[in-house]
Amino acid sequence: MKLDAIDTQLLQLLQQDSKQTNKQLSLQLNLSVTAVYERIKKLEREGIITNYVALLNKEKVNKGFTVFCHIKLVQHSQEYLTKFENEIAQLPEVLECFHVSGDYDYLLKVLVKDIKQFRSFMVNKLTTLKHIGSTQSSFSINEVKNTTTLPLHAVQ
Amino acid sequence: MKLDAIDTQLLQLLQQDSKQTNKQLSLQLNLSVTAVYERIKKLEREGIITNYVALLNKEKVNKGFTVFCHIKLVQHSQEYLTKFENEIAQLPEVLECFHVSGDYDYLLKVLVKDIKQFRSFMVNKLTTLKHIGSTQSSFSINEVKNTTTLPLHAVQ
DNA sequence: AGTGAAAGAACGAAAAC
DNA sequence: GTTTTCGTTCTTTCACT
Repeated sequence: MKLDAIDTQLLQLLQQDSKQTNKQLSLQLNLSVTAVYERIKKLEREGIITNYVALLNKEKVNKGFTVFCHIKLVQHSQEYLTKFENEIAQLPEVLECFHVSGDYDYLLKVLVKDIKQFRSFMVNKLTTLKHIGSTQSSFSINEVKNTTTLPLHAVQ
Repeated sequence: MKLDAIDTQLLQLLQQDSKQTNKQLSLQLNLSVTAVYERIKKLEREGIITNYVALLNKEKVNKGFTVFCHIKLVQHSQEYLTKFENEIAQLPEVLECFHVSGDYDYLLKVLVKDIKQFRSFMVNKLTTLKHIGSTQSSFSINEVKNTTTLPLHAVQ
């Protein structure tokens, strides 16, 4: 689907605040409420907007400790990879898991309360997974930027 | 603020789908609509819910190529760090940036269309920043898991 | 593609229990 | 905590350009 300048602007607005009413959006976009409504419905139908979510303050729900885990597997057969991936996806502490190029196979973003809970996560969950070769963890010292807003300039 | 079991369940529901009506939420929580309304307002007032956003399909807006950049600075004075952090935060391609422990100083998550656009990002934006020592980039081969839902079990 | 009008649904606040 | 009520606002559909 081809997105025009208005779609792009609309997506930008919804990525920042999805609780705006169609009326508020219509004023910012210089469109009628119905036109905004139809564009949003189309973006949802096309699967460009996948869902609407509430974002929470990590610290206030006791998940203020972010750890990045680099993981190497002992073997790289299809079977090992998919088994590992299925098990990792089950763990609620793991918010992100990417199979990546480079020295390590996987990069995980793990959220826990503190270093004590991280130790517990490592010992009881991560290292109990089979096929793990080595892991290397980096702790977040400072969160400089963390957004869900995709850059939408020059979308073709 | 102390979260009870109902708050936790409510947050879990809103993290998955924030477009549910209070009526729908009330049925799942076995509460009245008013009680749901009051709880949500309180969670917003307390800053536990920070905002509501639309999530997009990366591929469909031409940002399907995820790269993780590990960055080392040449110096680590307060001045260098804050300058670098301010400049990085301006770049729309950088969705996440964490100052981390370990071999590298910063870990960035960068979203672009393809490797060609990544090269352009590197050459024109990242390496033009002063104070950068070395960078090492890993490309995402497969996205195993990527959620914004914080784990809320055993919140104290 | 766009608009305005109108019905139906949900919100938001207040009442009383 | 609950239900009920009521005015307001938003969503959604429809007829039309």
